[in-house]
Amino acid sequence: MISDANLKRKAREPIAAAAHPRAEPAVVEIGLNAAIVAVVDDEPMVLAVRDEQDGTTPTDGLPFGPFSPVRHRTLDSGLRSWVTEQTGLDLGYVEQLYTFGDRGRHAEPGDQSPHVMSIGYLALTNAASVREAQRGSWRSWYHYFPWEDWRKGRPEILETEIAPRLREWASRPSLVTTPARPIDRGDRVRMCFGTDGAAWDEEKVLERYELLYEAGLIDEARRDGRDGAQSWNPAPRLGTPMRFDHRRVLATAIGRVRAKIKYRPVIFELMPDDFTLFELQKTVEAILGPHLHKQNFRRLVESAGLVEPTGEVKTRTGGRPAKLFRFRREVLVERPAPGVRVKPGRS
Amino acid sequence: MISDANLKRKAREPIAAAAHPRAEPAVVEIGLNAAIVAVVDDEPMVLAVRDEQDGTTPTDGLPFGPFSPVRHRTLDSGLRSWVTEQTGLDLGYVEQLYTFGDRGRHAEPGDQSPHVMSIGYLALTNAASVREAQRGSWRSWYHYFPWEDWRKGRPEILETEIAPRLREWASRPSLVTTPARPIDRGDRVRMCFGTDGAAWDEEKVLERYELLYEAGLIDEARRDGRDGAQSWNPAPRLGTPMRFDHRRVLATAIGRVRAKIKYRPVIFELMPDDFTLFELQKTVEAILGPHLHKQNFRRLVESAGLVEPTGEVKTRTGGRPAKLFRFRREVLVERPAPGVRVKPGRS
DNA sequence: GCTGAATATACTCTATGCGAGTATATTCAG
DNA sequence: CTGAATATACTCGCATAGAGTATATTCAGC
Repeated sequence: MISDANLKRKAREPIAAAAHPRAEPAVVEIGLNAAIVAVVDDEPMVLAVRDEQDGTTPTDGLPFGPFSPVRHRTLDSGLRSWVTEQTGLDLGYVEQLYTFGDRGRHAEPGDQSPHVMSIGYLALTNAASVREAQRGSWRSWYHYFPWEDWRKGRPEILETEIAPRLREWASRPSLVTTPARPIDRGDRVRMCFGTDGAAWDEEKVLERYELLYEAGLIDEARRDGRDGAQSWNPAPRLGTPMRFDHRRVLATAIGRVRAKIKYRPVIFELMPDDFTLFELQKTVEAILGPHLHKQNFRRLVESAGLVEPTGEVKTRTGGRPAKLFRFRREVLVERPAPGVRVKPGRS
Repeated sequence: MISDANLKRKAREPIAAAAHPRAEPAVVEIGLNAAIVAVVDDEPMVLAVRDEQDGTTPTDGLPFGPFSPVRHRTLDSGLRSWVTEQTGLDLGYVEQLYTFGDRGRHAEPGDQSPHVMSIGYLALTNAASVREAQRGSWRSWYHYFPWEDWRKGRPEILETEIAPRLREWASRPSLVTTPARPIDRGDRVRMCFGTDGAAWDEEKVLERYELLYEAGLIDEARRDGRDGAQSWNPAPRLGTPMRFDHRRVLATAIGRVRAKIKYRPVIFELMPDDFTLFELQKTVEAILGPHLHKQNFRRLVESAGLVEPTGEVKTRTGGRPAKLFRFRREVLVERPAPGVRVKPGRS
């Protein structure tokens, strides 16, 4: 054990932090984007708005707007007001994801526009509020990320379109030598896409998107004029592209939801007040992908104290009526990290 | 299963997102802060810089500086260059934590200064680089968060200073009614501080700090002129305060490290190349707190394939020489979420 | 050199959790 | 009334984690 005083002696001299250079007044604009997620009829949906700009083909985007510290008290409230303004939706659960620098700032050549950074947010709503949204359209998130859709087994697009092109990309040497210990391109492909028998990690949504972007296989990469964007292998459009870096925000959102439902009871933000256990399971599966073992899922959820029966049942389910449950808020106080601790299964 | 086309019909009309109002050119300054963490002699340390401003008592702060899009290519590189400039340290592992709005902007009355948002970063280095830092001083992070120090059991300060004041705070009605489902103040205290037999979650560092801030028990809250900052119960200084919102960034950092070592092999960023298993365990314990079962820790780490023996041994350990190990980078490719999956134990 | 203290490391035992399968109850459609 | 479909209860077996015991090897001090 070493005392602080001891260690401080090692440091040469304390710095006058106040002496940090005056900022060149950085004109930075802050964009707030929200990936608003709901599960409707077992389909994970995200709220998209259309860009009907002058003559060009319309592009999907997330609800977004600049953050204005004079109009908005906090980042969160700024986001909420933008979303309400653009979609008529009142957000409930909201969570900050990540702040992205403006990767695409060279998009329009010779532009004098301010630098834009975007703060990505995740919002969750239940299916009921889907029809509250007056503008914008809900689309399955697998439209933007078809390779993430494992509900019918490993998606074909991986073998037919992605894997061969990534193999080619991996075989070419990396020009960048930035990181101290560069990871082999082939290893990165294996890690992200679970090729060569490696496991597929459903949480690595962002890593996969960024890899595809680096490899120039994503429309946005070509648009941004990335070096990687090549002619060596004209790729088809992989998923529907989005404006700016909105697809990256969405990728982050999907990865976060998939991770988070396992240790926080956020899944219930996507459910109505009362629901059957099977409905709950279907919702989890919509988010995570593969099928879960029904009996074990029940045991898991009930024994974890995540739900309590309402006493009612739901009939006309096609078979025996199902008990209705509701979320038990008390778990939040009882257990440190309550969540649907499922592991993605095979069958 | 519902098709997108179906759902789109529900939405009234697609929005012309391009029509989002022109931004009032928001003059926002972006501050980058880094919580740089190292473990030295089993003590978790953070690199602090001193504010030697005009006459006032110096205050600790994190290395930081404004982000300038003209000088810095990316947020990361901006952070690295600020840290190098202020401390002489070359960062290795760096990870973005969170972007905070400027909560403290009302601190100086009548100020015309630009609004400042801060992007918090976590950086990890090993003990060797501690003496590379030419300026700034390393201090135990428990200086700033004494209530997080459970290495000698439940810290006294919880019972003597914190719990009684929080009880009083919880008994007073909340004025704010912002969230749709407000959580009872008493419940929040229980969740955060594990009172009334509830479990202590070592990852909830930020939640605890924010609660103390709300309750006006944190120096920074008084400085920022929070409503909660009261005279009703003059509290002693709880931990060493920091400039701006740096302590909040540090709280986020501590929480993140504690969570992350369990599912990502980031602990090795804090280790030298070669180390004994006991040294590894001590480092984990420095981060997490309570003691781990030695034999099980070995089994865990070895069977998870996180390390491999170097073939060498370390003598003069006070007993039988210990085998030296190194991090097995291959796990990154082999397993989806490799980490030291320890659960905080009792004894 | 011998002895004891301290540490490293191997092995065992047991409860629990979780994946997977089987059996039974209850409804609806036809 | 019958079969199909769903809901729900129960069982089995393996893998893992927690906890304890035993043994190996060194160093400090005599």
